[in-house]
Amino acid sequence: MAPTLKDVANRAGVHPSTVSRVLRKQENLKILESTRKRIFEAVEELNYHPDFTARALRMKKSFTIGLIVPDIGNPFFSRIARTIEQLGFEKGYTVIVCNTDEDQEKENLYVTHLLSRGVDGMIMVPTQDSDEQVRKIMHKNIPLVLIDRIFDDVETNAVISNNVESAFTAVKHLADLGHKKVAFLRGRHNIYTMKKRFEGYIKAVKEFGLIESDSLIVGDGFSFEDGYNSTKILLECPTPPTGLLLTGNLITVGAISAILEKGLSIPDDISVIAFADSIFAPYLIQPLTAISHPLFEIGSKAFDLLLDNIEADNELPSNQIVVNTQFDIRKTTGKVKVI
Amino acid sequence: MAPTLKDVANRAGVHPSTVSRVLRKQENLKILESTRKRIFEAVEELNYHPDFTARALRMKKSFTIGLIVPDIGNPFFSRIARTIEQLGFEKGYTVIVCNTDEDQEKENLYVTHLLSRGVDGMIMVPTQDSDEQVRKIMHKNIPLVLIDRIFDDVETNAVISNNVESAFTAVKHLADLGHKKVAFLRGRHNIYTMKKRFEGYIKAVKEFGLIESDSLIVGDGFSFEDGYNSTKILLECPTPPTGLLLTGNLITVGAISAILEKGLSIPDDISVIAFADSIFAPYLIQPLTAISHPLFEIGSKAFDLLLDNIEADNELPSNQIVVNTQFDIRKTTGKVKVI
DNA sequence: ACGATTGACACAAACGATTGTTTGATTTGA
DNA sequence: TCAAATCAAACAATCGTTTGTGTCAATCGT
Repeated sequence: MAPTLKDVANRAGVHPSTVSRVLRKQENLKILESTRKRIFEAVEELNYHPDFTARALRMKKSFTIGLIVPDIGNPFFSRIARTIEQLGFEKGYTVIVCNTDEDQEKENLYVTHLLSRGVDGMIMVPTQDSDEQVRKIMHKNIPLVLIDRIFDDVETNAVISNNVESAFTAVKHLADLGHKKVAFLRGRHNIYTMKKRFEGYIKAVKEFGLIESDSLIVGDGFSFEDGYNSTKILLECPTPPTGLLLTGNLITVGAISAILEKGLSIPDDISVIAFADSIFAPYLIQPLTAISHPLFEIGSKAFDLLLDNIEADNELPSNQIVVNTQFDIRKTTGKVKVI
Repeated sequence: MAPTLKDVANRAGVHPSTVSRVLRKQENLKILESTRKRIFEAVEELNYHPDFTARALRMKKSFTIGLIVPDIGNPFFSRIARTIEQLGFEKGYTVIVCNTDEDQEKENLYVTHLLSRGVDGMIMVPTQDSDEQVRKIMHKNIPLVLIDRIFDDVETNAVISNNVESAFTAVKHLADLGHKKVAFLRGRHNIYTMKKRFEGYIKAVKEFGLIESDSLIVGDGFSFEDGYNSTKILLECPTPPTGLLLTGNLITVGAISAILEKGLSIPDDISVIAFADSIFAPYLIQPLTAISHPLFEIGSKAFDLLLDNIEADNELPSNQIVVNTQFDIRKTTGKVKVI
């Protein structure tokens, strides 16, 4: 078995509490240099490492944070996760990753589970079918930072993007190219991000006199199939849209797949702008005109916010940070074809 | 504060140990239906949830597994991680994710840290500068499963791919198309995966009479820059290769970037085959001819293997599972140009 | 009818750390 | 010189569970 504090203490001929204090290097602690040395030697010889579980139980601090995301297989989330893990490790925190798959039920399970595990804080991208879990966490007074999605009626720490402007800029770009009929392929419609992007979309549609129609607002999910099916429906219209605004990584791949399958060309037949964060985005069939997120910035701001709250015992006023997306005009958008 | 077993016991008028036994639903345990009911009521009313930390300390079992990968931002690893997390949760295990960034020093830190945290098992993609950590884990008798990379001289559980055949098939495909000069862009050269892929490459080179030259073996890292720089070097040769075998996601993006920057066309000027697992791969500038991994299968086999070992107290003989890659001929490979 | 069995639970000792409080020994101050 | 102050380290409680062992009553067997 692994050596314990007691083993070290025995070997050094002192009491375990003394070993503990020496190892935790408390300030103005009076210990003879000789015993201190004996203790370090014993630690070395036994190759002692403290037991985090015991420490966590006693200190009521686990040095663990929970990260709840819809799907860590999605590059958007995985790259944020990477940053959080990295920064966390530097500060002595370990991160537990959870995938909700956009399922509220799973989110509930994960939250109670993480609470049981005594995490010191949580960073989450909520499913948003309900704000119950977020309230629960806040009620237990454990630090929480939301990413990308927030609730209108509950004040939390968060790192979000400038969704309205991003979508507006994208549609403006299409309008500038002469497009009149631009579709909005949204992910799950009750999600904050989607509401905001839709807000930007509709604002641009009105401002630039584009065609406004419910039939141009399609989709209600983030998967490949959602993108694929929505696009198929759009393309089967008598007069299909000439521009598409895609709101997620998988949706984008699905949409492109449907377009190519139909034998259409991008951007000659149809222009496409996507919210896409894959490193492959610049090298797609046509380099993708895309809105991308500052993923490192999102991850690191979220972590810093969380750490500040953990260290301040969650007494800080809540803070919402907005980061700006980047818009890269590449080759999937072009002038609308004159018929 | 959160209610404890003692609180529940008091409310139900029984001893904590009784509550514990009832909740853990031990078999052939004699408890009056009436007290059982009182206990459940108390649990309900207090909204009691067990403390995992305390349980872990007492039981010496944390229901936690460690997952060490080079970079969870890389789709190959993130999708495997997703599967492992999902299956883990179904079985009551939580996963701690760690990114080594291919840095042996970080790997060392993570391993000792996870050991301190008392994980019940570990799944890792080792950095392979040293087998020290793997030996250490095995010596402590904690279950371990390697993914993708194994050591020649230490027997472990593992899930690996048929690297030799995969690379051989790829090069054969190029040879069939008339290519004589095929370069091998490898990741870190001392990695198992790379050695095996190289083995397949060189076997095909010899078997099909391709040009054999050290100058065609380039690169020693997995990053975008590695792929980019290696490709630049290759393209600046007097007679550059007409075929490229790319051995990683980021390498691939880097290579494509360099090729396009040079104004060359794929596959007219140069053919490309990649080990690539991005969902975007089929939709690249030219749909990418690629070797992809069965990521779900890898993740789930690794998890199952680990779980079996955890449940059998690590007494099982070690087991190495080989999975098969998939080879999709798309549009980045073509007949060699006749000059 | 009386010891032996069993049923239903309580007791108490861990697990491995942290930390407030004591304890002796030594030094200090007047 | 003797009480007071300081040092260096030991003591013991505690965190919230789990689990081997007691205990006391009711039931059983003969």
